[in-house]
Amino acid sequence: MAIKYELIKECKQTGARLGRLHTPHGIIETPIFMPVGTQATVKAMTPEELKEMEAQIILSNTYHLYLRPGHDLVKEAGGLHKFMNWDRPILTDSGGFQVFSLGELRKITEEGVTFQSHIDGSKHFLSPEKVMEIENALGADIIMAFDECAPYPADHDYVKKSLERTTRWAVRCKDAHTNTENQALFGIVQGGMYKDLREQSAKELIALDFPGYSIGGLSVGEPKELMYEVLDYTAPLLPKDKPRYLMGVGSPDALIEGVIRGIDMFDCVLPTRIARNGTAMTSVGKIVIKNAKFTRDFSPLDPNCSCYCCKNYTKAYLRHLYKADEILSSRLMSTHNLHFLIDLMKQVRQAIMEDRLLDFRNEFFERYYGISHL
RNA sequence: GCGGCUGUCGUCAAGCGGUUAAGACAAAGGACUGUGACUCCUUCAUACGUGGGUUCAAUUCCCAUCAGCCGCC
Repeated sequence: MAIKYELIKECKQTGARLGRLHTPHGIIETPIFMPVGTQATVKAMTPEELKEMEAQIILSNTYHLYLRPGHDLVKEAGGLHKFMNWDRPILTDSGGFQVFSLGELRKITEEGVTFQSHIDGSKHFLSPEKVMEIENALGADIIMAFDECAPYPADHDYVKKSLERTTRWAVRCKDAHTNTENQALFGIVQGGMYKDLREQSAKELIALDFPGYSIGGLSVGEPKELMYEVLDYTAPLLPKDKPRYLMGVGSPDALIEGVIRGIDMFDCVLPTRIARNGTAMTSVGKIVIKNAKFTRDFSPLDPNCSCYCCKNYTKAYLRHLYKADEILSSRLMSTHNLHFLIDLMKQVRQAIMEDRLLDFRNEFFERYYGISHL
């Protein structure tokens, strides 16, 4: 087996899980936030910088690397770890989400997905077998099954057909995935916002005995309360001895709420994307650095932060960099936001250890959102 | 001093008889959740150098004046 999940303890206040995930490239402490590096790079960050902020695992993307530079080339380079100079664990997403976000450019059939490259318009075909070939070539520690992420809203009938196809694709992925010693294949639970469908999807996938499970099809535009409701009844369906990964979630509140509902892993482009667009997450809430009120603010982004950005630079300087369209703006803001979420999860783990995650949540929400959220 | 050209939002700049006076940049605010994203959205000239005149109507035509630029002495 490529990975092994070790449940250390459950928070007495919330039931949140504290654990360790053993992978071929090291141990990950869970719950964890995974920075996203779609194109074999976490945008604007070097691996050394990611290590300095204590990133333990990063995510990359099958769809993008298949189109460019091509999985054969990555394999020729010695695999994704070597290619991008990252020796810690990597998870690759399957391209299922791109099928969803590509919209007009794709056509889904039982066999797979025909789509046009967003880069040059060329036609391609991805099937579960092809995706496994690509992910095997890339060589990540954890690889995702090829799924369909249903849109929101979607009617019951469509979501049911979609999830059943995702299950059939999961079977095909499992059959096609041979490198089980070095790469753990995760199944993806779908089912939209329907309880019976989430139950059906979870049941079908658990029967296939994957080393880990993720919950997909959330954070696709539905209200947060609805997402929490889906998590409330979906997470408990999953095996306790396997890691649970909520895909695409990264706002501080959703991370905490997810952990409370039993999630172990998260990934999201949010911290790096909003960083590049000038927004920082801080211990006292969001900051839009371009706002005029920061023109002469010579204090750090977050007074309670120990990241490289906060230790060395002021809001006034960061605002200047952003407005001047300087590359360093993206680098420093990304450094901070990633550090912020990684550190948030560290605090969450500590709170679970001490059986006070609910207290931590309430304190955090009050500081970050200025509301009790009780 | 004499010719010529130009004066429209902080900047550049369309419009040349009846327009809600384009657009771009800047500025101000917002969004972003398995990255098609240094992207996207919103707001931003009762005002067209100034004063007269012609006209039903003038940023658009005429005169004067001021300012800038380019020539020539």
